[in-house]
Amino acid sequence: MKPHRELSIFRKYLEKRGLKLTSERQALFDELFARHEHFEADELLVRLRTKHKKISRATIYRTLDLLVDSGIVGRVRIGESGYRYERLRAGEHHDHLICNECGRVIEFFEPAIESLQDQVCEKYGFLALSHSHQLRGICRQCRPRVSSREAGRAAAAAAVPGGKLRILPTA
Amino acid sequence: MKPHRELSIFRKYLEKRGLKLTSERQALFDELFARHEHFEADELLVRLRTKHKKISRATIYRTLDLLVDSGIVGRVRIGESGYRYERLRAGEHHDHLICNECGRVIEFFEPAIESLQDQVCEKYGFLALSHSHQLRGICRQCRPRVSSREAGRAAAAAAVPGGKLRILPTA
DNA sequence: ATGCGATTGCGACTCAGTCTCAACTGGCGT
DNA sequence: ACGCCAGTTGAGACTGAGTCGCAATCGCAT
Ligand SMILES: [Zn+2]
Ligand SMILES: [Zn+2]
Ligand SMILES: [Zn+2]
Ligand SMILES: [Zn+2]
Repeated sequence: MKPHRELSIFRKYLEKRGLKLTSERQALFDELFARHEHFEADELLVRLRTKHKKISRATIYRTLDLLVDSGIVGRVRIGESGYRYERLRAGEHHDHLICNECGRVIEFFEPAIESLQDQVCEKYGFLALSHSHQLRGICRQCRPRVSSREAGRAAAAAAVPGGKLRILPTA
Repeated sequence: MKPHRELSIFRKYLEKRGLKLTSERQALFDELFARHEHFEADELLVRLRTKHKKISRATIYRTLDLLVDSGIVGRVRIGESGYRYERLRAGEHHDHLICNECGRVIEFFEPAIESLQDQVCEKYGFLALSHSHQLRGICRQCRPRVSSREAGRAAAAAAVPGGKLRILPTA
């Protein structure tokens, strides 16, 4: 178990405000960095319950708040309800492609989009502090399956005038 | 009260699937088109309760579902919890700038971003069906107030190396 | 008028997340 | 090593947003 750059950040974060690195917080941190990229709070809870101890839901949320606040973990509105969390690689940023079929989450980063965002903000005199940008649809793996399922009637629907696929806002 | 293009769309939508344009649905539709651009379900409920009748919460949600499904209304994840709804001008699309201070919602549309999105999708073989893109921060009107409040200590924090404002994902 | 599926209001329910509080640490000060 | 006490924890009550089940009603074609 290497010294984890992130762990020292967390430690520092706690120290700076007189908080303690308890065994629960450690356990959560470890579990978090041992696997998944994107997960939800209750998922983490279950995993910690089996392996580690009788940690409570409140503690999960409380600790996650600390991690988010310290910048080590990100909280994202993926999925239809609730949040998902993900560890953040220091200084990196990305947005998400989310498959409606399999739930797969693909991360992307498009510098040109990021800078256009800045331009939009400038135009409106808006000071951006954060943003979320996600596209929902069907991922490469699921496309064959879905399109065969839609077989017949899809052909008619596809012949929409205007050609270009229309993208509507939703989530 | 003009014939509303949208009303006829809704009417058609209902007809097509053997549903009825009840007085509740009418009332909701009217209220919706009489005002606000962005609103939440319970807001609508209250307004309908005072003016119109003893409409139930379930009906609000059910009707809103129909409107969303018919494409007349959009459901967006603005704000920290729950959804917001907004009437959609036929064929138009926009994304959002949301002020953390006053809650104001500014709509924007940047074609270049939209097309870059398409490119990202192509790159990953992803078929986008919808997307949501929102920036949170401080709007023009709130900036003076906020920056004066932050006065002193902000000066130090602003002297971050790297210059460019870092935008982190959140909502 | 009658019939029957669609619709409604109500209230119970779910789900994710928050709060309260008494019991329990962690770790500095001695 | 010992004690203290702010910080922390688990359990469970609670909240808010939205959903569900159902009996009573409604709308409309016959
Ligand atoms: Zn981004
Ligand atoms: Zn991610
Ligand atoms: Zn867009
Ligand atoms: Zn809008």
